[in-house]
Amino acid sequence: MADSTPQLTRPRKRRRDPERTREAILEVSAKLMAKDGPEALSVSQVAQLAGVNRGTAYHHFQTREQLVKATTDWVSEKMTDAVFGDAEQQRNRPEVVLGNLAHFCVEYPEFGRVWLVRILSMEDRNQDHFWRQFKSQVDRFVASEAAHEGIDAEVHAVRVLTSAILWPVWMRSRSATPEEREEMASRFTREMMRLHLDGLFRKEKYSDLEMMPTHL
Amino acid sequence: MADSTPQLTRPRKRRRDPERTREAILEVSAKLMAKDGPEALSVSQVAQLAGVNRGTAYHHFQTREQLVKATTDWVSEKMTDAVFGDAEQQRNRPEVVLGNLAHFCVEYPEFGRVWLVRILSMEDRNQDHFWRQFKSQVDRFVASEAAHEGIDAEVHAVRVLTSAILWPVWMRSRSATPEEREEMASRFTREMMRLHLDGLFRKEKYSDLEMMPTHL
DNA sequence: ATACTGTTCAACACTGATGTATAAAATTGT
DNA sequence: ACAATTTTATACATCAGTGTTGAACAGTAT
Repeated sequence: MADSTPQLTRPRKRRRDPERTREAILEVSAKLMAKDGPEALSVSQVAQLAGVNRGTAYHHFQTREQLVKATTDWVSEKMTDAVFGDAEQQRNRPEVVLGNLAHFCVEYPEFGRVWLVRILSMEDRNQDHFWRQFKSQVDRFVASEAAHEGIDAEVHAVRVLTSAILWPVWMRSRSATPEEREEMASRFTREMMRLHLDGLFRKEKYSDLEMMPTHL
Repeated sequence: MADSTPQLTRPRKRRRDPERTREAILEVSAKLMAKDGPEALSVSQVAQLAGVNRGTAYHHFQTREQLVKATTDWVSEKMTDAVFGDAEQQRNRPEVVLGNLAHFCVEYPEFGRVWLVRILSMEDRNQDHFWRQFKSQVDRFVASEAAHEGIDAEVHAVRVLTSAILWPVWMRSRSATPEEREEMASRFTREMMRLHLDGLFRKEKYSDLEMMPTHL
């Protein structure tokens, strides 16, 4: 039985370009990892969808595990650049970071999802560049006088990240037009800012809130 | 080469109990699906960890795909019961639902995660029982006079669900003591209620909020 | 021209999983 | 005591993936 790998997607010959090949592989890898999780990733499938020979994939990444690692690292880098890449002085503005994050995740929902799965399964999360940046940004905000007192920074960080990353997945932004994606990002940031400014409850109409569930 | 399945976990003989066996398989299946995703689930591994023969697993679930489906259905049911199972009249209280949800997810983080992965990949989400209940609860709240005007119900629902489900995963509640888990649930609901009541910003100290990022 | 690098192709040994089948044991209900 | 059901134990055919190797081919640079 021949080792086919039948070159479905790119019959047309193309210029040699190792970096591009590498990126093409990584991109497909990220997409598949986002869909089925890192454990389900197969080099064969990646090669096929990327339109390269399986041998080529093994040439760039020695083993399946290394491909997984390379993909997650690559994604984390891209994400950090996109969210914190702009001018240093902007970093303290939470609404800018939120906007960047929402924008990035809507544009590249697979990357956000890969990052999320990775960070959830990491032993030491401080190893991750993006998380360190994000966390310190949140800590700075919580400690500032712009924030209410008593905010639980970790809950806050997890809440913002999970919802920003999964909102585009929920909305299937991948199969939307640029305009629709714009609207998705906009809806998200608008509602988050609204929430952060006013909360949900009209307190005057919802006064009996001391009655909290017993198990809390 | 022998088909081993070497019975690692349960050398001790036990009473026959088909329902229990079925549940044991489903439980392990859910745990593995939460860790590695449904695509990576293997019947062999499930059988091994559940301490039953592979044949038994195939006796209860004809194929791998059916096991995956049975697991997700089972999880969705359990979740609905846990969150909306109490008295009907309580349903309108958002803080009760939030408390139930937080509690359930901290106690059974795998179940929440399985449900989340499933719902994200479903074509028609209204097929899912839990989602229908949750969404209608949110819609009712948003339409009530207890809520601020202009809340985006879908963003709100996705935000609450994703963070409630992934917070315990983040905190690794699975390997915590009951007291620690209690504290995790408590931290989450406390912060969420605080957020829902007051928001994040002290508006008087953060007045220049009209300066939103351009791409929003 | 030549050497180098990236890429393709085919073959191979190996592992681990799926799904099927069948006989035998163990437990339960009647 | 008997029948039905559940569970175990094996075996087998099949498939898909991994990781390796060696030879060939195609652009690129010197």
